[in-house]
Amino acid sequence: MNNCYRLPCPPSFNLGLSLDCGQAFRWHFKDEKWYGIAFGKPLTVQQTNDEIIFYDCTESDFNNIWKDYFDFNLDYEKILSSYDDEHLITAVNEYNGIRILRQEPWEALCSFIISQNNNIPRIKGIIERLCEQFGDGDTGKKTFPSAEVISKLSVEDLAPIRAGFRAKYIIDAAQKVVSGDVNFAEIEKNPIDFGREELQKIKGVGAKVAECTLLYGFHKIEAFPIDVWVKRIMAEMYPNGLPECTKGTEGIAQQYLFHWRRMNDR
DNA sequence: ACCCAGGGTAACT
DNA sequence: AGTTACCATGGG
Repeated sequence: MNNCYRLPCPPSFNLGLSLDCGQAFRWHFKDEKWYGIAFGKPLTVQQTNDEIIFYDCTESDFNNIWKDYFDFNLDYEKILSSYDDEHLITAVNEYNGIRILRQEPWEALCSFIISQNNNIPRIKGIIERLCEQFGDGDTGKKTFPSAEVISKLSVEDLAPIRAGFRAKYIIDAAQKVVSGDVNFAEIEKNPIDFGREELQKIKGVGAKVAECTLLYGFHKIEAFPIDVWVKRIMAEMYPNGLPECTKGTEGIAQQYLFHWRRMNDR
């Protein structure tokens, strides 16, 4: 608790919304603070009236990990203020401060494989068991297990995490990532369509999981995952497609609409 | 007990 | 090319 890094709160940033809007599954809120781990580093972090407090965190940890993780280098005010569509304006006003986290590609891929035909509380449970069983570090704050570790497991090994039919998909993903059959470095530097094709080589990865991986794991903010909620949004509000103002930042618009629609479900 | 969940696959027309 | 049953599990 000795080393804290304090950051004046950036505009258009809400810590709790960003961590709990359905894009990341490993953050827990307790006693006014958020607890989590990413890139192998555990973190306790809190938002006060005017600052973000990173507990037990050096300035170099902030600069090397969390500054990017929370996407502080992207100008959200500029993007959000360019939305001239009434529903988006409502969603942004109500939930201002959601940012697209820059998660680790493998964690994003694996997490959203687990997400398919599943609900968020249960997704969190499966991921927690996966990390507790196969991750490194202390109980309660284990790392997300690497693709290398998962690639050597069998479906039976994964039985305790109770992922159901998704277990075989997780293993196939890990094996293809380790072998280089699915190449993260190439996905990173190529246009999004390359990543779409590359990721869908994996069993159990279709358009939606690929889109989530590209958005949350590779920060391709033009990715537009369509799940059941976004499907409802499109049917109810955008029968002719997304408004022009979202071009190039569809993933950010999607995150606001997704969360807004979920929170206002009758 | 029932419906549904940040879907995808394979087997159908 | 466009439907549809089925997948494994458990939250609400």
